[in-house]
Amino acid sequence: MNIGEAAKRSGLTVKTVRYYANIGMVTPQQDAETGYRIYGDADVAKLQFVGKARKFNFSVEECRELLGLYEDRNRPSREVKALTMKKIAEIDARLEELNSLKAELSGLAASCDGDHRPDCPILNALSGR
Amino acid sequence: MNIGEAAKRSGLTVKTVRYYANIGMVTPQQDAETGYRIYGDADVAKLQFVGKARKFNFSVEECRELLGLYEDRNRPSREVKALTMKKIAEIDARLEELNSLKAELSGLAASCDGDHRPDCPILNALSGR
DNA sequence: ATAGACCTTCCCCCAAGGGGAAAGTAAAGA
DNA sequence: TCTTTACTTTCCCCTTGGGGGAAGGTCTAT
Repeated sequence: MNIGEAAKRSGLTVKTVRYYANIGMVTPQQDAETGYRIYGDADVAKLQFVGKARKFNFSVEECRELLGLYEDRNRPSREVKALTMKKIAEIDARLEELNSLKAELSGLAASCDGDHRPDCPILNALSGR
Repeated sequence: MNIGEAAKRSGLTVKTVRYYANIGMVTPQQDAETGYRIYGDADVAKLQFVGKARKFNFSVEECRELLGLYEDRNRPSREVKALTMKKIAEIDARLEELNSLKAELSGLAASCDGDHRPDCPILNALSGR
């Protein structure tokens, strides 16, 4: 099938599918005459796999790694789990960051009247007073 | 003072300070002969202001807006508070996203033995089985 | 005079594609 | 068969917020 059909079946955009071909992540066959990319069912499966992994916040490079593990029928599940735990740890770190950020901003917002008057504790805080 | 000193006092890198000058956010005077940028105390204060706002997750464009409000001695505090609340809402949305992501990943990780055997529920989930 | 520490502009780089131009190809209707 | 339309290709610039580094000018101290 052509790239458009592969994109539709995998739920990705044509641009994205082409990008994955360019970076060597999902490399379809190519028609020597026309240059058209030719996708098979296995390629579509890989595209779907990568699409889901991306939604799980894995970077493109991590997807490449996961794809390698996915295709290696003998890899220990330990390796996949390790990658997943690392990703969870990253998410945790980001959650903490955002939570403390939110707390600070909420504190500032609560102290600001938010009316027509110019006095504003938020700006005061930002300007170091 | 020169850009190096302004960077040191504001806690930013020289690259960053130059970048802010280029995009017209904090525009110092400039020596006509040498081209050296000349920063005053007010410029340093603005740089510090922007640096803090950036740490609070405000985008460069939002910083520009905040800086405008900061310099307008008659703006109502309402405007500043609105920007802050919007930022808090954004953080909330991101928090929710990350939390549900974490829940899904944790579920997958928990179901994976993570041993030497190749069977892996994480990969199974990613491949849609 | 010359070394070393500054400063300038200029250009390429990151992630993960998006937008769109110019040109070739395929499929379907008149 | 011709033409229109849909699809595909490569190519290049754009995004955020700067970082890295080259080539060259300036300033200060010895």
